[in-house]
Amino acid sequence: MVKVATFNVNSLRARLDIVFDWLQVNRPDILAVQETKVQDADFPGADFDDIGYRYVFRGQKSYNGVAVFSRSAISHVRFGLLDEPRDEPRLVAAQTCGVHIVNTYIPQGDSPISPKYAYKLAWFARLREFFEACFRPDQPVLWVGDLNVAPEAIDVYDPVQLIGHVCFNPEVSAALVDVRAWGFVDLFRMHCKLAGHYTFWDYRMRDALRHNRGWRLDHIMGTQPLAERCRACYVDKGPRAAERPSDHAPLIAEFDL
DNA sequence: ATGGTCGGCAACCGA
Repeated sequence: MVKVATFNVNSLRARLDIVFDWLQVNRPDILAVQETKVQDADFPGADFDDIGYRYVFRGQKSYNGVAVFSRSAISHVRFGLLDEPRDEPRLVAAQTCGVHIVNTYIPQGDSPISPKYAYKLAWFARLREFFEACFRPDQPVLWVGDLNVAPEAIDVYDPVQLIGHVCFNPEVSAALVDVRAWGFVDLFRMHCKLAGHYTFWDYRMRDALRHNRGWRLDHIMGTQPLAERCRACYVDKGPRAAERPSDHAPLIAEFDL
């Protein structure tokens, strides 16, 4: 069994103990992390050597930052999109545990009238070009991360109120569909058709987790060869009970490989 | 109820 997880940690250093403990309890073969918020020179890697994880990462000061942890050797590592701005702290691709993993932290978009929103939409188109150039859909490819999209009404707590938000918007959902059409299956949705399963609860909303006022923004997408072997995909709310929770929860997928 | 709370980093930006 190969177990793969994705987790937006909102600062790896602030939540180092949480991530460290979570790895030891859950022992995923691969963990993809977003929003590490740490420059490469300060990446806290030594702690993970002792518990049997290899890791690759790309960060910057204050914002963004991605990493992949794996219990097996990691090869064919690349960062960023194909053309400028490549956004290296938002994309890491690598080969490990018999799969190609692409870990993305997609721009949030700020507001529908912001240039950042147009940049977000273009990012999806550029990501499709990345997949077209680097892989084939018959290969075992996993696309994981904080995609900053709740694809459908069942993926947000109040679709009537939230429609039009940069993370719940027909334009963004269409952009996601277009990338998925390259050859990805939404592995969580493949296993669970129900509303109310989220991976993000806004810090700024009081008791959002208690009332389950959340969004499904984090995803594990797999090509057909991996979808056929995916036995489970589920949200783990464990770290939300920790003393300093992230506003995201880990998402886990299990494969017979 | 158009708010609220985090993290980074030293004033506000991003989410």
